[in-house]
Amino acid sequence: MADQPAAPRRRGAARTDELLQTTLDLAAEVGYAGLNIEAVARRAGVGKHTIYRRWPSMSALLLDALSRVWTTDLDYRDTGDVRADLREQFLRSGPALSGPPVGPVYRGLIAEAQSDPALRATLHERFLLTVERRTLERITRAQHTGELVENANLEFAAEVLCGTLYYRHLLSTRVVDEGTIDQLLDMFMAAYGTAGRASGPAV
Amino acid sequence: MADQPAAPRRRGAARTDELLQTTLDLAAEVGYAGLNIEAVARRAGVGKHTIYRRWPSMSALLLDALSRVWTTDLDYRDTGDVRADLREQFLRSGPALSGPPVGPVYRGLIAEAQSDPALRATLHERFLLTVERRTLERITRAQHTGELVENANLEFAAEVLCGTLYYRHLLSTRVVDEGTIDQLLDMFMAAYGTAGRASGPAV
DNA sequence: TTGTCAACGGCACGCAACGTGCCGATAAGA
DNA sequence: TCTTATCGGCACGTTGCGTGCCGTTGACAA
Repeated sequence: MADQPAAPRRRGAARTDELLQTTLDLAAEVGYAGLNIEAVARRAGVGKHTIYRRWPSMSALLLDALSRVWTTDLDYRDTGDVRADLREQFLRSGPALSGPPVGPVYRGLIAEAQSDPALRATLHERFLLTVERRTLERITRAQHTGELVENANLEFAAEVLCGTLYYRHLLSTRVVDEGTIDQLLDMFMAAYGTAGRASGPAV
Repeated sequence: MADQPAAPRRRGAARTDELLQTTLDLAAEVGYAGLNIEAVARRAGVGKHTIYRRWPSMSALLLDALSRVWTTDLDYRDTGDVRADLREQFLRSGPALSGPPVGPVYRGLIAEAQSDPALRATLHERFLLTVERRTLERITRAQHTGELVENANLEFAAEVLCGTLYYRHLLSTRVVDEGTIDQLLDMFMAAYGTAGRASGPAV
C-alpha cells in the first residue's frame, strides 16, 4: 500500500508474508463476502499464479492467514484461582475472536468447511481443539489443586466451556459479554467446583 | 421424478411444494456442495424463473425447505423426570439434525449465513432459538416441580445444553452419541439439579 | 561483472453459476 | 370459449474459478 511507486518486485517468502497480510487487511475491510482469490490478487497487485503457487485454494490461504494472527495470548494465566483465570482469558479472547481480522476469516473458513469435510477436520483440529486443549490444561491443574472435584470428566467440561462460547460467537446472534461469561463460569463451578457444593449455582 | 412422461405442467402451490421436495432430495443426494438454483431447476425440470418467482435466493429456498422437515418432534415429553425427558429428546433429534436431508440443508444455511447477517438472524431466530425455547419450557417445569434449584438462570442453562450439542453437530468433527448426551446431562444436573447436591458430578 | 533461471505480472481462456430478459406454450379461472 | 398469469426454454452479461502462455525481473552462482 505505502510502497514507493517503483517498489521492487518481491519474491519468495517476502511475497508470502505480504500476501497473508493483504488477505487479513482485505478481510478486515470487506468481510467474508468479497474475499476471494482474485480480490486478494488485485489488492496485492499480483498475478493469480503467485497465490496459487503457494496455496491450492482460498481456504488454505485463510487457514495460514488465521494462524498468523491467532497465536496471540492463547495461554491461560495461573494465579491459583481457576475461575478468575478462565474469566480473564474468556474476556480477552472474545473480542479477538469476533473482531477483524480474525472474525471475518474465521467465518469464511466455517462457511467453506460446511462443504469440505477435510477443511472441517483441519479447522477443528488446528483451532477449536487447540483452544479446548489449553482450557483442559488449566482446569486439570485446578483439579490437582483441589479447586475442582476429582471424579469429573474435564475433557468434556472444556468442550462445554469453549463450545458454549463458540456457539454464541459463530452461530447465534448474541454477543459474548461479561454477563455471559460469568453465567458460564457459575454453571461450571457449580457442576465441577469443590467449594460451596451444598448451594445452588449463583445467578 | 416418477411423473408420467406427459405429466401436466403444474403451477402455483403444487409447484412450490414440488420444488421444496426437489431441494430436499437434491440436498440428501449431493450435500451442500452442488446445491444451487440451477441444479434444483434442472432436477425439477423447471425454468429458473419458476424458482426466482418464489424465493429471492438459494438461502430463502433452503429456509423454506428446512421448515418443511424440521417441525418433527420438537416437543419434549414430560414424564416428571427431566433428565430422562431431555435425554430422550436429545437422542432423537441428534440423527435427525445430522442426517439427510436436514443436515446438508442446515450446513448450507450456516455457510451462507456467515456472509449474510440477515440470514444469520433469521436462522438463529427460526431454528436455534426455537429449540432453546422448547428446552427452556421443559426445564422451567422441572424447576417448578423441584427437580431443579430455584435460583438458576434456566435461559442460560437451555443455551448451554443446546449450544453444546450444536457445537458438536455443526462445528466440530465429533459425533453426538449417547455418551456425550449423558455427560452433558450429568453436568447439567450437577449444576442445576436439587438431588444429591453434596456429591460431584457423575462421570 | 555477467549469465542463468525460477519466480513474477499480465493477459486470455473455458467453465460454472448468478440473476435477468424475452419468447411461445399452457393451464386455470372468468 | 376467452383471457391471462404462469410456465419451460433459451440466451445474455457478469463474476470468480483454475490454468496456460509470454515476456520481464530479481536472486544467486559462476
